[in-house]
Amino acid sequence: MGTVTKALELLNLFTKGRPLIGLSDLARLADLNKATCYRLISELCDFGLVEQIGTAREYRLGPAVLRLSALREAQVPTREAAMPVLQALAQKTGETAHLSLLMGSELHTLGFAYSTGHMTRVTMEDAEVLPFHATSSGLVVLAFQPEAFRETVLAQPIPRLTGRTETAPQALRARLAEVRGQGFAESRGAFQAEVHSIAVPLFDALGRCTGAVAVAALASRMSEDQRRLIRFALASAGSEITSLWGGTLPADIATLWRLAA
Amino acid sequence: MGTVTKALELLNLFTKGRPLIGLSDLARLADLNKATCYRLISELCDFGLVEQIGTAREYRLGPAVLRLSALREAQVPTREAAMPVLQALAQKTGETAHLSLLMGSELHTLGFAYSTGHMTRVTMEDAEVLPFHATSSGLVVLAFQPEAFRETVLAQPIPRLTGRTETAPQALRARLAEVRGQGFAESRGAFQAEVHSIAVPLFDALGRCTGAVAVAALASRMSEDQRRLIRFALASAGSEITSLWGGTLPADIATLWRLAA
DNA sequence: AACCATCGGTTCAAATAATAAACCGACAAG
DNA sequence: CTTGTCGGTTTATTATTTGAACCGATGGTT
Repeated sequence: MGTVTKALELLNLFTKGRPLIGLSDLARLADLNKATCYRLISELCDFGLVEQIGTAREYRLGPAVLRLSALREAQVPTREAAMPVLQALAQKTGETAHLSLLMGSELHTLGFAYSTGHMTRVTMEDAEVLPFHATSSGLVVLAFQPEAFRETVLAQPIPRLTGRTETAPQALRARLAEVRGQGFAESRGAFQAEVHSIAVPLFDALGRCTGAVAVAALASRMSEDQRRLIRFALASAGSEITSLWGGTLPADIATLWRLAA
Repeated sequence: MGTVTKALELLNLFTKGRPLIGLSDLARLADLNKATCYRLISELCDFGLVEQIGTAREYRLGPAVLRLSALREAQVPTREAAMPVLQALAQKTGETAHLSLLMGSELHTLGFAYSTGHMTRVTMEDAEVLPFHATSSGLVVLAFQPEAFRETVLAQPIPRLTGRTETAPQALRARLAEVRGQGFAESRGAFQAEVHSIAVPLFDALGRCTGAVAVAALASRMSEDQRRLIRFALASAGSEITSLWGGTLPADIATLWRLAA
């Protein structure tokens, strides 16, 4: 593994739940020698991707990420373009809408929007990792990846997250084939027990699936009528975001979505 | 220089004006061997910090920067916290307000707000580099850096950008001392000929100056009254942002700003 | 106070990973 | 058909990275 990759993996150790990390912890978490870790994190620090704060000298993500993000959004307004669609989707369905993007080999939440319609709602966090096998977004993105990628994911440990999580690779393969045939995916409490969600895939200019948009609702509110409404709204949001991104919807998906409507 | 730093410097080559770069260009710009450059950019690509697009296989900043930025803002809402203050500042002064942050050894624009008061305005770009010697933000940030940093900057080539750009290191040193004595800095057409601007420093929790907030106006509108108004609004915005960031205003600055008001 | 563990950071010989130059096939212009 | 460029690959050589031991500082325990 290259030195650069090792350094970048240090960045992945910073999460919502663990925003500050000391040098020794960092070395342990990354399974690196302390000296190595120190050199790497120092270089990240010099660049501003991480910064060191306080008396405990802990590290956290630095301001340079903001600058890079501003540049990226100026060129490719991925998040900015999708957010209004997401908000409209949340409003139309009365539930929580969220957007996720495939980054490397992980699916990350990039943004979400709440509805003002109900007192209870599914809450989300930005920048969290979504498991491929247990979320509607994960399933739908995985379903539309090249087979090699699918098998790599299925070859990894598949944790049971709730009583309704499917963990058998063979069953998941069948599930993914079904998703490809439908043009959307559904999760019924496989990630969090009370949450049902439906997701549709998003595509880039080369027709590759690079993310998903989903609606997550409390299980108790997910009637058959509501399901239909959500699927319809999702199909429309999915084509809109794909088009805003300059992507192209594969012809078969467009057909599937038209039929569903 | 470490391998990681070399890789990260590749990221700095992507700018507003040059968002897409091919492998050979990248190697030339970074002054790296093509093979070296390929390895480095590939690792950045694998991580998602950079992505490769189109038929020409050019590279651009990738989606991972969005995720990191979302994490950072969740922990330290630098930009998000400052933007409302910036908007109020633009409204109050009738001119363009902007925020810049010291990242590594460069000062970058992090955000800006326009006033709706005039038909003409100073326009800004996100994520652009501000020269230390020719902008009010640059001068004020440089003035409050440790001497070693100041001298490093002054030792570098100092380009003349307009007819009114001061380029003599000795004169700049005197200018910086004056800025320290005033608690704010002013640029009269030293960056762009028709633009006058005034800036105040921002401080972190350890009392280090990490950025600046500035108001940029067309020279023709910069009367003595307007100057006073802007200085007053800036002092208030400066303390507000510093405090929102959890920073502490050095006592002497607080005094200077009180006197000016 | 003495002890012990841990912290962030440093040192230096030994091991490993990065590098430069040459090369590849593909493409485009002349 | 030559010439130059592109993105990408290969290889022996070289320089960087690495690991273990070591610092002084800090803070809790006996």
